[in-house]
Amino acid sequence: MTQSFFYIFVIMKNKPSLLTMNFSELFVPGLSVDCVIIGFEDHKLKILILKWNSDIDGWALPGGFVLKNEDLDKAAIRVLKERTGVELPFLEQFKTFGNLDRGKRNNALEKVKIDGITPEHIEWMNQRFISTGYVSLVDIKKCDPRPDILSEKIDWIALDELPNLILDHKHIVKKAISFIKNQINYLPIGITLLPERFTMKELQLLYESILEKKLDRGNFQRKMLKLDIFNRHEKHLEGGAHKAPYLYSFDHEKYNKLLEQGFSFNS
Amino acid sequence: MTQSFFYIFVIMKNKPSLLTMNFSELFVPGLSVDCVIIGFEDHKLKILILKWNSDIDGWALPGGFVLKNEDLDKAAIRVLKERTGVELPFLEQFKTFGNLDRGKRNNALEKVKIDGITPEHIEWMNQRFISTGYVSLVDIKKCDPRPDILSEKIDWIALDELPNLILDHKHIVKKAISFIKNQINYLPIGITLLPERFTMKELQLLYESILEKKLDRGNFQRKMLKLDIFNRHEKHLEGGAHKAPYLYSFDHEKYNKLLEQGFSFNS
DNA sequence: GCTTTATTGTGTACAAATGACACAATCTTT
DNA sequence: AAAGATTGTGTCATTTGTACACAATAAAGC
Repeated sequence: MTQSFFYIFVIMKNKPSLLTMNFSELFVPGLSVDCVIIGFEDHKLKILILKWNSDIDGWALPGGFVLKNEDLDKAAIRVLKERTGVELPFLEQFKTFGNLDRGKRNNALEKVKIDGITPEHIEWMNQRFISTGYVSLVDIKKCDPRPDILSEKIDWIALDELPNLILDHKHIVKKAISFIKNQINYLPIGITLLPERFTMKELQLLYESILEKKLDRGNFQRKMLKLDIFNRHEKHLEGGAHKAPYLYSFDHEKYNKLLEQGFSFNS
Repeated sequence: MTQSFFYIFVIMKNKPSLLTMNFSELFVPGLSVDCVIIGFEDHKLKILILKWNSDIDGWALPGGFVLKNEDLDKAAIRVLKERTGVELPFLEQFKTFGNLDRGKRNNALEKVKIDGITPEHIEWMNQRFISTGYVSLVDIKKCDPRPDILSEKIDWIALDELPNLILDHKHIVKKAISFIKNQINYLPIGITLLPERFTMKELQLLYESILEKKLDRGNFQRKMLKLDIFNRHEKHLEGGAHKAPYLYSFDHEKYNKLLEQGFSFNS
């Protein structure tokens, strides 16, 4: 099962000694977590995915198995930490994928010849898997993406440029995006996805990316500022043939207070 | 594990022969579904729960295990069918519960002496369980609640009168309720929870129950009717010393079309 | 240095919605 | 026939949404 094929190398990179252990004793059987790690760069939403090396075609979401004495949420936190170095993430479960047809198998797993992987490992990984999806919002600049042994690379890829993803991972991404779109007024969008200081233009582009529609500049700016959750800083002297915009940062205390009740951005 | 203790009897009632089978061969290990089945009666939201007989104190949500060749969603549909007879339900997954501390064990399971239950069954059920929560909206009058062997009874209990629930089932209920409150504009609230014909008053009471706040009668009525999803019928000649209200039913086609985009009820 | 160009911050004006309350209509009880 | 209760709808002030306008200003071109 390609999915499991991937996971095992995630583990190898960080804790190679695990390969000498019995998966059945270590992990909850048949259950995994997959993380849709979302960032914002070049005015686009991007997600962190891993490219297979070897002859297997396809990229994969960062994911992993659940330890027997580990909370489900903790497994997702661990995966995020291992792939990005991010410690105190915004991370939220959005759906569990349990259809039988999600694990379309190929024979890639059988071809694997890596020291330490036994037929027992292969068999364990070939069982049916149910996976819980988590979405994380991060500042790309604060991430330190770490590929695993199996992967040629780990990369931030724009949502509209996604390559082939293994298994049902593209479906999982779609569900994650529709989740944050739906929950946009209750998620810490700006504060997690933007750098410390930003312009209103950048914030608007972020919202437009998620909502997939243009917003009126004037109205957006006025409505945002009226929320009274920003600190306005000295002018930004950037290289543009136009009036320089203010830089803003979030007032964390006011922001969190407002987040509880939600705030809407329709226009 | 009390949770599992319950599930086994759900199975016995419907397919007693299953007890002669090996759970490890039949079910996905460590994974269950729990259903929060919601109805509306006497102007109150109610949920369907099962009362233990025996000496175990506590009620439980209808739940069950997942067959090895069964979609996760299908397992929930099966549970709902077995407990209520409802065939084409509104059923939606809302969260998966995977904390280690959710399965506070007691020794009830060890005390069980029922024909066919072996120490192997007990051991299997004593493993750690992760459970996916589903919420269902049903017309109570169309349900035929069926208790299982373990239970004295199955009953519709008002949300504000819930007794002790086993494990983390009370937490699951809370999450389910907060889910439907949050998603109220995208869920088929009225069409699933009310009988075929109803008054605007009833519809309003339903919304007030979910939103946990009073709504203005005039504004609610006007806003609803403006949605143009109702058929208005001849007067209801009920026994009240006042003007008789109209009876309404949903125009299913228009309703479904509107549901896709969502519609809000703030006042 | 002056003009041009692009973009920002804010203003305005109309449309739509929300929210609070009013009142006649009408059904049963007395 | 009158009283009491609830419905269906009306009204209006307030808030919010939407579209567009315009002066301010920073950098680039001449």
